[in-house]
Amino acid sequence: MSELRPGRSFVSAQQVAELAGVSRSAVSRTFTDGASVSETTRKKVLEAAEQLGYHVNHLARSLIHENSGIVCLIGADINTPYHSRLLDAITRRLQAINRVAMVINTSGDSDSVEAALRQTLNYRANATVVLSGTPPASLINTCINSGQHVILINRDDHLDGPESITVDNGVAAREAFHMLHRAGCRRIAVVSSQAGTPSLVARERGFQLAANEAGLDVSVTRAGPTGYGAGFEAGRLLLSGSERPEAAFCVTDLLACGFMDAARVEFGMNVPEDLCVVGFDDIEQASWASYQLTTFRQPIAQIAEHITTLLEREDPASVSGGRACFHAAPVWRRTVRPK
Amino acid sequence: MSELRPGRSFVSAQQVAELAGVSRSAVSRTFTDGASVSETTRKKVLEAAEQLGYHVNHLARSLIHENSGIVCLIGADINTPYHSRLLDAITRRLQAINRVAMVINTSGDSDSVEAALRQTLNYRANATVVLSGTPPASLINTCINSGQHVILINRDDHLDGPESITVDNGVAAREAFHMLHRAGCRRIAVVSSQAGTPSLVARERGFQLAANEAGLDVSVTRAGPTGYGAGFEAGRLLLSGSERPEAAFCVTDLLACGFMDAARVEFGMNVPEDLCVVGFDDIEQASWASYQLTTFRQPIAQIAEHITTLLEREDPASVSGGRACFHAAPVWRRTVRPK
DNA sequence: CCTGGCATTGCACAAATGTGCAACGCGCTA
DNA sequence: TAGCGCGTTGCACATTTGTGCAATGCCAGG
Repeated sequence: MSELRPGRSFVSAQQVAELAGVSRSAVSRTFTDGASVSETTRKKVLEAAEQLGYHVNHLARSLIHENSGIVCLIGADINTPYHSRLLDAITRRLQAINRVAMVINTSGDSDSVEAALRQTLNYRANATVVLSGTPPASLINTCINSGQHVILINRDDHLDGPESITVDNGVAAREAFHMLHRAGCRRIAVVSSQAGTPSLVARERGFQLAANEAGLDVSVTRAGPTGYGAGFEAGRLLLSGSERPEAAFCVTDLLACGFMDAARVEFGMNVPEDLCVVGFDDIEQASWASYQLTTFRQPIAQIAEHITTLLEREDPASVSGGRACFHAAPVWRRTVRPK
Repeated sequence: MSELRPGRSFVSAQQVAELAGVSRSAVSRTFTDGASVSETTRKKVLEAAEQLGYHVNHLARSLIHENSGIVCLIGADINTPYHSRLLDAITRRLQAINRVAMVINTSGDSDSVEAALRQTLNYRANATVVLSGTPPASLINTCINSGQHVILINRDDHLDGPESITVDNGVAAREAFHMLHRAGCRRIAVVSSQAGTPSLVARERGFQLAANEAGLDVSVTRAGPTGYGAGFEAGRLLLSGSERPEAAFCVTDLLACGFMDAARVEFGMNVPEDLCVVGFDDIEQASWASYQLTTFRQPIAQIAEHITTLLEREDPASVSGGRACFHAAPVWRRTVRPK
């Protein structure tokens, strides 16, 4: 089929027009919804296009409509269970509404979020979704002024320019405390990381506040970057002391998995008999038979859906500064003993 | 800063030129490496650009040099540990050579790979990397004829158009057999999935061949889609019989995790005392204390690097049909007992 | 002081597409 | 058969950018 054309470059509408014996406008109209073309020329054009392997150039099209169809997703640690699931959900929804995702990985150097924002502008993306990291405010304003949607996820800092989507971390963390408290636990540890991400901090705070209200004191252990290793290390530190905690709230499932493994492998403890654990995120591993972790489910589907709803409102300005907060529901499994 | 401009749309070089009091060409040259601009006008232009929040339009730029800088990554199940790590590695390397990744998620309907290829052409991507799925040959040819690099990963089917990167699955699988054989295991099961992916099939075959050469017979269990659940189910099926296998080769680490959990939780077995297990991929969970899985490491870094090397050769035709195969090295942990 | 050379600048055109406007042709009606 | 109207088509211009070419201006050397 397409081997007819020897040249190694993309086919233009002009070439299709010549082969079909019509004007270039006719080709353009054939591929534009709602344009007026007779059935016969349409057929001629489609045939020629098929033969040459023609595909409309979206880049050129975007020049005219200020609408590239591109949505930039900016994030770090995209190989993490939570982030990769989020990415999966978002890319699917975007495709369902005829957008395409451009992924910019900001793992590594710290100023790469800024570079990512620049890319967003360079490619005239319709929207920028920031999954992690702190973008410079000035560039955010440039994006908004350029007519982009800017959507911040899991950033509880209250900027008024961009739209934001968050999870009720504080509420869930309070609930986590009560789950453990009702199970009879009094010496409770909070396992977190050195990342200092807004959502993690919100979970720590929420838990501490609830504990304080109940007259308990909890301390936070931060043994490294958010992940299995830091959880394991925290377990080592906390459980080797003379006064072992009866329970732990791990602000992330990965931390929880590491923590549980340390308890079992290093100290021979049983969960939940000797130790109750509550996690957060409900990653796939939380449901594995080895963990059966009681945790809070990230409303990933809702987040992804809300992003697309925002994008489908034509005017970014109308939703600017809008804030959506979704609920993380508890998922009861086996790491908290029943009352 | 950029609040000076009230309009909600992208700034063009024309506007910058007017503010700076120079011609549009001067603006263009300021942002083009190697073009001739005096230091004074360059400064004026940069100032005006900063003030207006101007960013070069890569879409328009791409119209001229058939070079969009976009690389399409097409894949399904991107929330899977192996795929998300691959995605992470590739996006990083691409950014390092000034390309940007467009991710197309083909989970879901089966003909979406075809739609993905179309997107690749629509956006004039420089290259298309297929991480999973089977693209229609005719569209592949269109891509190649259009001057794109087409890179197939983990597809052992021997097409001669696209470039391909594979892993020596067969060799590794043979080695897996010998690891278990040397450990004294004779009744060995192969745990796979119903996916029928070329690489999984290659692993099954390699293992079976090596077993046959050693005078052993192995059967393959396929209890669902590739993942933890299918591994768990396979464990249930295989270990409830009267003749339990002494060892299992799971063609994927996820399958191995599920299999091990079934053995431990459902049948109270110990690994490796009662059962040896070998996996494949070396996902992060394989190194977790609960599993300590002996497995084979996917050469992810090498794959990502090779992609960029291919992209940096100017002419796709020169490397067309090229084939690279990387080695998956064994990672010894604790699920195979020492001789 | 004149002239050659060089760096710089602007004009105009190129790239691929969408679209308003005018013209064209066909069919139907009076 | 003439005329009206409507569907279709092509021209020309718009979108934003890079670049060849010619012109301009400046500096230095003779």
